[in-house]
Amino acid sequence: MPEILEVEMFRRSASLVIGRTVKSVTATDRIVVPEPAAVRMLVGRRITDVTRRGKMMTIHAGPARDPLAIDVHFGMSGRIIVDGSSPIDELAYGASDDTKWIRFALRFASGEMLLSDPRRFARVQPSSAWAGLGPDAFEVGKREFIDRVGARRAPLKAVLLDQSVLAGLGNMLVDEILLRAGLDPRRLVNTVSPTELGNVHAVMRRVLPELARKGGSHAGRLSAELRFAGAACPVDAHPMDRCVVGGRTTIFCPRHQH
DNA sequence: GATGCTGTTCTGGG
DNA sequence: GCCCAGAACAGCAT
Repeated sequence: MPEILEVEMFRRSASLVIGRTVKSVTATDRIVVPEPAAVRMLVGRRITDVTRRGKMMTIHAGPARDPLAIDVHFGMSGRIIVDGSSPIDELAYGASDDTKWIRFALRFASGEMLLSDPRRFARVQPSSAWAGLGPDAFEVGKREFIDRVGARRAPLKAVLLDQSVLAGLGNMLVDEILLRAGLDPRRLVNTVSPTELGNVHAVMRRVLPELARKGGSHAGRLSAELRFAGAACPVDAHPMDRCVVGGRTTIFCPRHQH
C-alpha cells in the first residue's frame, strides 16, 4: 500500500525518536528481518536521523565514529507506529491494530517504534545506501527526469514504476499522473517526446504535494471507487478502460489519454 | 471458494 | 542486454 507519500508520513513519525537511545530491539520474524543480529546492533546507540528515498526509509544511529544505518521498506501492508500512534490508521489490504502483526520494534527508555505488517512483505535490514534506487520523485529535476525516463523503451507506465529509474511512484500515483498528463500508459516511452515527458514531470511535481496535503495516494481524482472499467473519467466523463501494464492493473481514459 | 491487491524479486523466454 | 509475463511472498476483503 505505501507509496512515496505514505512513506514520507512514516518518516515524519519515525523522526520523533531522533535523539533517543535504543534500549532493546525485537526482531523475531526472519522474513521481515532476515539478519536480526545485524539489526540488534542498534541496541545502545542513539538515533541520529531518519531519511527517505522513494519508498525506502533509513534509520541512522550513532556514534559518529561508528555509525549504523538500517533500511526499512514497507512492502504492501507495512506501517509504522510511534509512541502508540500511526500517521495512517487504516490501510487498504489489511492492517488492524492487532499486536500479532508487529514484526519489528525499537524500544527506548521512553516510548517505542513499531513496524506492523500483516502480509510480511516489509523488510528491515542493514542499509545498502540506496544502491539501485533512482532519484527521489520529490527531488528529481526536469532535465534528469527526461533523460532517465526517455532512455528506456518499455511502456511509459512500466518505466515510471521502475524504482531504479525514479524512486517513489507506485501503481496508484502513476495512473493518477498519466490521467492528468493525458498520456496513454501503454505508449512505448521512446515514442513519447521530451516535451511530453517534461509535462509528465510538471504534473508529478504538482500532484505529489497536492495529494500529500489531501492525505495520500488514494486521494487523487482517480479514487478507488473509479478504478474499474466503465467508470466515468474524472476529466471528461468518458467510460474508462482497464488493462494490465507492467504487470499492474491500469485504469485509463481512452478518449483523452494518448 | 475464487479472485485481486497502493510492492519487490526472481525465473524463463523472446 | 532489454523487456515481459508469471510466480512467489502472505493475509484480508469482496
